[in-house]
Amino acid sequence: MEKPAKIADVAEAAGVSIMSVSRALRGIEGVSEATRARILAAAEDLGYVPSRLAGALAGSTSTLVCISVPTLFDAVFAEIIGGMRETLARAGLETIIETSDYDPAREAAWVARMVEWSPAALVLSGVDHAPRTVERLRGARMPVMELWDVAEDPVDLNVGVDHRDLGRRMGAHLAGLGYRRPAYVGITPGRDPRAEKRAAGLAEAFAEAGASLQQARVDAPPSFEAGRDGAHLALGLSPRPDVLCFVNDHLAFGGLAACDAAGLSAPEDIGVVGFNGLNINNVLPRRLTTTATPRVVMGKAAARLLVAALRGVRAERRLAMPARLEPGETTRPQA
Amino acid sequence: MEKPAKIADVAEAAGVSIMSVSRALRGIEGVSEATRARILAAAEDLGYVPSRLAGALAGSTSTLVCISVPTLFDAVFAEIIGGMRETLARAGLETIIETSDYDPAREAAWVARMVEWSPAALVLSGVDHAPRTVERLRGARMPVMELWDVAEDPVDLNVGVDHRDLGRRMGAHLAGLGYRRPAYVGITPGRDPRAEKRAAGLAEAFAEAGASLQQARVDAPPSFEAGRDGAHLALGLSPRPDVLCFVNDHLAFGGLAACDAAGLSAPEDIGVVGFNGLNINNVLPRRLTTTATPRVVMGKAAARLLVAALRGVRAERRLAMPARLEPGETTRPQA
DNA sequence: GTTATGTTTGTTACCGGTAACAGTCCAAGC
DNA sequence: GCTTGGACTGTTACCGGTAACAAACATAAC
Repeated sequence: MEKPAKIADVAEAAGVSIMSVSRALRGIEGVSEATRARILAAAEDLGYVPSRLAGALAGSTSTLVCISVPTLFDAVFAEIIGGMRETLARAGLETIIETSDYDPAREAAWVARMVEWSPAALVLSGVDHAPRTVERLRGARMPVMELWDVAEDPVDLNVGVDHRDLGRRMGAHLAGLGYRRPAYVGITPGRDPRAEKRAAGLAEAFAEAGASLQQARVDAPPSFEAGRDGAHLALGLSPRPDVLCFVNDHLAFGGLAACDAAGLSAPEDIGVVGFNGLNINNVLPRRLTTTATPRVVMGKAAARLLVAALRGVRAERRLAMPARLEPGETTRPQA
Repeated sequence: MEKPAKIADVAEAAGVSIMSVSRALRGIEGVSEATRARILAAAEDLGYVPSRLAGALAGSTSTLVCISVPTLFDAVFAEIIGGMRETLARAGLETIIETSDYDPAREAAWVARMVEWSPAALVLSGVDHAPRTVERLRGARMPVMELWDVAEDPVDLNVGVDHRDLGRRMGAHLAGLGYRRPAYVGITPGRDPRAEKRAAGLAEAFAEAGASLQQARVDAPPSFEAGRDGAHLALGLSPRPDVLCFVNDHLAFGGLAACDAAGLSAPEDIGVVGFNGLNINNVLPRRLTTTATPRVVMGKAAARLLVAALRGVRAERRLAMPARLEPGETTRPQA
């Protein structure tokens, strides 16, 4: 097994200097057509594979964008990533993805590891990080993007939606419909900061209407099953809730199933609400009342800002994306 | 903004040579406790961040495992990745994920890009790759894992389930129940090779029972909506199918909704079948007839084999995982 | 024919580490 | 006192590229 060809081997084979090979392969001008052709042929012939490690080290030009998301099981993050990827790929950037499982400590460890690769940029989900992480990020020599949530004082770049406002608007809408015994159904507090903000917004809006928000929490990852279990818990609360606000549409669907099983149908017997407008909603016989958040567009916008920042282009650094309330058929005006 | 500290700065600050710093930071023995402590303090003090680029280049020791999956929207791949990650992380390996969107050309381009990073290993989904890709992989100097499907002649390592066999078993089961006008509902042929294998298995088994498998194809990514649209197509076939076999449980759920909307309920009026035992099944009022594939376990097993291969440990290189047929309540014996 | 100018090519000095091979130092053994 | 050997620490030569500058060459202008 012979050793892989390096740039010097190509240079020798083509009868030129190493620098000419480097230039020819990178498409940098300053190499005559004839020489370039000879070099390309030699490289092809030797099966030459350039080493990015060496390239990045010498040129201090990284093409690595590191992205941290809480989980890949939530379509929200898959969509955001999908939106970013295309734009980033077009700019010649690789993406490396980590899942933190909603654990700030894991996120912190990841940041520490990633900076060792001298990436072009870091992308984190949300704006709530461990203090150590924030400190490290502020000292980082690369653009940092906080995505999906908005902050008063972001580390650097920030694109997201205002989850608290979303919760408040949903709460106001429901209160307006006449619901007065609302319950929030979510997972263990502290796991998902965005969810907590939506819950806080809901509570605020209902409080203004003179109603208090009960809570049912399941200690599990967000899932259909968690929605089912959470609904069971919520239905056992007293007073029995007249509307269940699930952390997202997946839980809402699980909850809907649980309500059905308990002989309660929405919207007749109970209101059911989700968040994030997930696509299961498109096939349900009755559309969930939910919110629409532009995840793919958000990803694209974030990627655009990031690329601009990397190119040193002067551009906005913060972007609050619009989100819509989508009244569905699982809630209705109360008597 | 001063330049980031490098190993030489730490060495100077601690009053030792560069090599001692290198050794101390990597925990290699041969450094006295006193010196090590002094070095660690100096490194901490300077906020020293080692460069992996330089380290990997000099030491030719990569910790990067590159993983390609078709999509992150299918929980199947999120679960496989989840299973692998933990084991890989414990072995000190980073993972970098790419989505090929079921496109062999994108996969090929990805392989070409990734080898430039001299990764520790490559992981691909499935065993059907572009010829160029296979060629490059066979010539690669690192372990290559093909995951989720099984091959007669894998490139290197291989862990997966036999999708054709799964299709055949499902077909035999349905034929045994008395279904004779089966239809397969999937996405555009050629996009998902595993799905095609399941379809082929179904067709075979039904052929043995003297029935022929009709097909309904939707040109869209696999999703709830595709299932709904596919079901509409399938219900328009003649003869009208007595059982719809969806490419996976998500499409099956979309199809179930479409059947309901058309006034057909399963299993009374029509049989509905999925694949892959996705977790939506856990909250449905009637469980889908489906198959259970051990994705998380598969990911773990794959990671284990990979780590063994990287350590040069002699271990098996191929593993066919067991898969179970799970009869549900959306099919029943036919008159 | 000579000088100015631009294009192509080569040289040298790193980028920030690690492997392999010396030294150096000191206590133990003869 | 003079080896001997082990525990530390340092030196040198890379790993595989790129940036910056210098040289060679050709063409155009005077």
